Amino acid sequence: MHTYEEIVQKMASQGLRITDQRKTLAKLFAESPGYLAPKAVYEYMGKSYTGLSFDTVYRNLRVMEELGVLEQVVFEEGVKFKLHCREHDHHHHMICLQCGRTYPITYCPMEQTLVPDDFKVVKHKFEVFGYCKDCAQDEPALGEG
Amino acid sequence: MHTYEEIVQKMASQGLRITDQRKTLAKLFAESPGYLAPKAVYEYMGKSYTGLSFDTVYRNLRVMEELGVLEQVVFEEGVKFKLHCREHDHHHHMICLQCGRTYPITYCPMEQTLVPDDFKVVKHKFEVFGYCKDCAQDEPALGEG
DNA sequence: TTCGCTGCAAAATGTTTGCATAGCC
DNA sequence: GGCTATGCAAACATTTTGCAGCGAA
Repeated sequence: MHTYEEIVQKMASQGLRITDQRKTLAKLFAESPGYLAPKAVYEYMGKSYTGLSFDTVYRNLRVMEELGVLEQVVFEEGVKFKLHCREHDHHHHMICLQCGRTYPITYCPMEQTLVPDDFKVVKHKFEVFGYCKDCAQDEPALGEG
Repeated sequence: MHTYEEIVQKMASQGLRITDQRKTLAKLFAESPGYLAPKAVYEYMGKSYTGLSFDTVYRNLRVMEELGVLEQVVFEEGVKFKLHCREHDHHHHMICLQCGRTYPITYCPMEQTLVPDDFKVVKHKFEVFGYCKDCAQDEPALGEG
């Protein structure tokens, strides 16, 4: 688990300056269990900074992604960010459609998948979407496709 | 397998008018084995139509998607379209990174995935990316990730 | 003091919409 | 001929870039 301090330290060790904004970003992602859209990050940050600009948020998200602090995932609704998985073992995720929280799945379907010899596998994606314990209560019978 | 005729017929049966452009679209997707980006479709269409506009291509792609003729998938590089899978059985895909061609995977990882009782699964995504037989030859040692 | 970070503005990109006209049925 | 589809232009959303000034180290 990345703590606030670890994130700040990682940024500092790479020569980045630790501004108030980046502190807030570090804190936000350290405390957020799931994926955050850039807009959500911007709105959260906006509470603390009046003159905040969207582009700086973008810039910092990208910088943090390049540092390996954050990871970016493309959803149907757009791009989102979360703390980079600390687990080094290959794994997948269950993702809550409500809160964006993720849970690891250790099982990898590639073990069972029959791939023809003439298909050269480069990567794969396995994601399970649904509602986590907390959110399932709020969304009693949400049908979705 | 959707043929050109089936696509045209489906559009006509829904009250859509069969214009030259839509005929060309139907033919393009009937003959294309894999995913096509809107831009690729536009460029292909542009060969035949001088005054072609991007928005009409978009509109028609969306109309065809709403009809169930096409399906839309979000990739990292953006949105792409292909013929809607005719197979009714639940399945997944191997997708060639070069030509976009897809191959069905009948195995579904959800069978093996341990999901906690308190997580309400809504949907899942399983995709294998790589190079198909034809493209693997052209891309001898493409490291990616 | 230095050099990176920020906000502003504008550009680049991808997608959608309104409207008059052309064209399918 | 009626009504839909098209092209044009412009709106819109998202992301990137240039630049002058502020601020962390």
